Amino acid sequence: MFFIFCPLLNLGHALKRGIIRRRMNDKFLKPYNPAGTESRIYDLWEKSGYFNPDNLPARHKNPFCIVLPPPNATGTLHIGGSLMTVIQDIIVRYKRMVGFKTLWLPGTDHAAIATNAKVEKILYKEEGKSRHDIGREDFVAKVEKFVEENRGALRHQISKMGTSLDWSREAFTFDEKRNLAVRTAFKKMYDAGLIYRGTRIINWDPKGQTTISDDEIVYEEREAKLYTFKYSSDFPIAISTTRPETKLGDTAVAVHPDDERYKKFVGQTFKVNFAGAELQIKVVADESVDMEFGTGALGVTPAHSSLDAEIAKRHNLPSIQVINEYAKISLPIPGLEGEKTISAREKIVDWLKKEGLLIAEENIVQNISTAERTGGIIEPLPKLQWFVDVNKKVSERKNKSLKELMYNAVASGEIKILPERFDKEYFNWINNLHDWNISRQLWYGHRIPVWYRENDTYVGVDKPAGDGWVQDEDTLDTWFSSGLWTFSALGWPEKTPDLETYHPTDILETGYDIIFFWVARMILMSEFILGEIPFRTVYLHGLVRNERGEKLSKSLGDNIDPVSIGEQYGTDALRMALIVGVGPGSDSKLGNDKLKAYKNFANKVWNIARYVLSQENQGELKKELVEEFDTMAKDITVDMDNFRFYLAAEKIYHYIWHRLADEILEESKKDPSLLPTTYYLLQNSLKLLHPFMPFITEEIWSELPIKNKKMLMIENWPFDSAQGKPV
RNA sequence: GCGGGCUUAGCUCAGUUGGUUAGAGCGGCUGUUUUACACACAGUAGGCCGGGGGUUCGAAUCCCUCAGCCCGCACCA
Repeated sequence: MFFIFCPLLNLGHALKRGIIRRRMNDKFLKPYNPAGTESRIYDLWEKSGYFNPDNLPARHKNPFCIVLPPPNATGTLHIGGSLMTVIQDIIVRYKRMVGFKTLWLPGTDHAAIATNAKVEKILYKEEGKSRHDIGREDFVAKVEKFVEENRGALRHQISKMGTSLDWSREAFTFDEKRNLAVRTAFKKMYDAGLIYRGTRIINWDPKGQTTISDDEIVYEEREAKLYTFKYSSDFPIAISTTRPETKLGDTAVAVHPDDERYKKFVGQTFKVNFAGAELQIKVVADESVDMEFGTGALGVTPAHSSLDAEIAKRHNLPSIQVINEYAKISLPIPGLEGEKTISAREKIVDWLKKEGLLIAEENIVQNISTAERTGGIIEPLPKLQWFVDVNKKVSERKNKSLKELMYNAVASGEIKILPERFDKEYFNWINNLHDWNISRQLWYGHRIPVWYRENDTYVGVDKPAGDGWVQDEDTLDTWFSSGLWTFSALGWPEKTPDLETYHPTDILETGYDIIFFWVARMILMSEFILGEIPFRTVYLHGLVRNERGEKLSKSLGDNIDPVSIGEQYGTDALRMALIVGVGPGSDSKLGNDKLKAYKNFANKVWNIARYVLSQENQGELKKELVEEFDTMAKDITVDMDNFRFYLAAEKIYHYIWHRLADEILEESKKDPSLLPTTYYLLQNSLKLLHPFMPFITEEIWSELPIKNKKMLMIENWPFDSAQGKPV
């Protein structure tokens, strides 16, 4: 038997090899076809199970973790989102190859305010109705349906980028577990005295019908008129304002204590009739008044300006609300009640002119506050809301306030922000930080875990026992749940093995535009709730702009769809085009030239493989060429370890094309003794290139004649930076 | 008002801690349709590294200053 089988076996081997070679050559005869390759390769990766760190081979011991900044469930992945996934996938694939037990955890964000706004828009467009027309329950159901549809599409788009995410751990900021995390966090903060309810001047968005935080305000410069006038002919002091309609709620005029012009009036109260409103105006002296501005006297409107509210508090002045939630006059004054602020302003200016009270009218440029999501003009209003106290000292955190905890995490160097210049912006933001308004009058979002019954208030993780408890109507700022993301995604408040293993996470990679919204809030939450940092390094990427350098905006219709670009040029090419030459924090431009260049590069790599694999590959290696490669591999490894992916990508590109292909391969045509070396160099170059161009490298790798071959995605990185030598 | 960034080849941008003749992609020009690749190859032109001053043996790189563009925060009566 043995005697007969042996030659047969050999023949079988030879035949098999011949078949493999012929099949391979067929594939390699045509230019690289990403469309036909990418989904097949992605399936292979998923089936391998290696996206899940639990399935990685034994050498992957030390944990490494990135949580994906969850894209908004409102819509489709935009090009900025794909830049984010590409940078992270590069890091994660590199770390996995190096030998870390690598977890990259995916998720989506319910993005309360954005999703509300989006569905409200759709509802209005399709049915001509507002959310109030259909009611809370129906509206929330509509939003949930919308979100579910979008989440599936998002998952598909994200995986199209080649992302090696562990989908088995996917989380959603508004699923059961995350909702429990939010309620638990709220309760914990409330108990520590960090969350309180109070009436403050808040930013009201009349368009979105909700309060928003200071960070959700976008300032726009607009032309405005500054009016100088007296309330009435018998009032001694003139004041200036751009908003005469708010003056219906004035209760004082504030002057500087050193202002000689007005000293004699300080302490006096005047009764005036201002445009139909009976006002009692007290003259007070306050340091905050700028003597140089306008008349040096400030009409104090405690209900509609936070600065004025502070003055009012110091001088114990009453507050009269003039404007309601619909940005209309709420005072019962004939001719003004129910008027929009702008028309009320015109009427009052007319009245001032008629009465001869208007002293001056000048054009100025003013910063106007608008709501980031809806564009509505912000109306400062007094309202009962929930806040996070950022200045209160927390006993269980060494008597530090949230501000201090946030500040120290970065100032101590425990958290490193890249690029470093964002440190200053971060510190500056903290120094100007006020209490965080976390309640929203939106319907979709985490409901505030507070219940009321008559005069009782209950704050807890679950509804209290007994009848008659009514839950607070408001929902939480979406960034409240986002702030918990690094640990809620890992299973907190449950003490999960994942939480134990992977928190603090290693890198937080996101756009610099949400450093305050999100990065700072995550530090706040993690520092208070867990008493540790949420991540060690923050890597901030910039905006992707179009070829003309303009900011991409969906409304202008020039949004670049990453999936269709991937289909057109290949995802590997898109990844390179997004990453090469783009350092942290700097904006980049994506144009066809760049995409074409890397599509060509993919084809180049393809043809190198085709040529090398058609040649002899057994034999001695040329020592100098191996050493040269090792030097480059070391250089690239140092770049990778120092977050210079943009340089590393360029270096491997340059080596493969202009050194390996143009010089070494050409030389090997004259000197066939180099052929085994070219095979060796190709093999190792594929490893270095894999984090950047995972699809084509894995595809070529699958054709290499290696015994007991592993997938390229878990191959050893060719340089060991810990040992300082080639692997 | 406070803080930050950018200005390098025709275009878009790299240039890591100061160190030989400053790089890439695209574009231009001249060749090559050679059996890995025309999605290619060989070659070539093109830069007082925004202006000025300083430190240094040496500056695109560090310091000062001026100009233009951009961004964040604050003010906004």
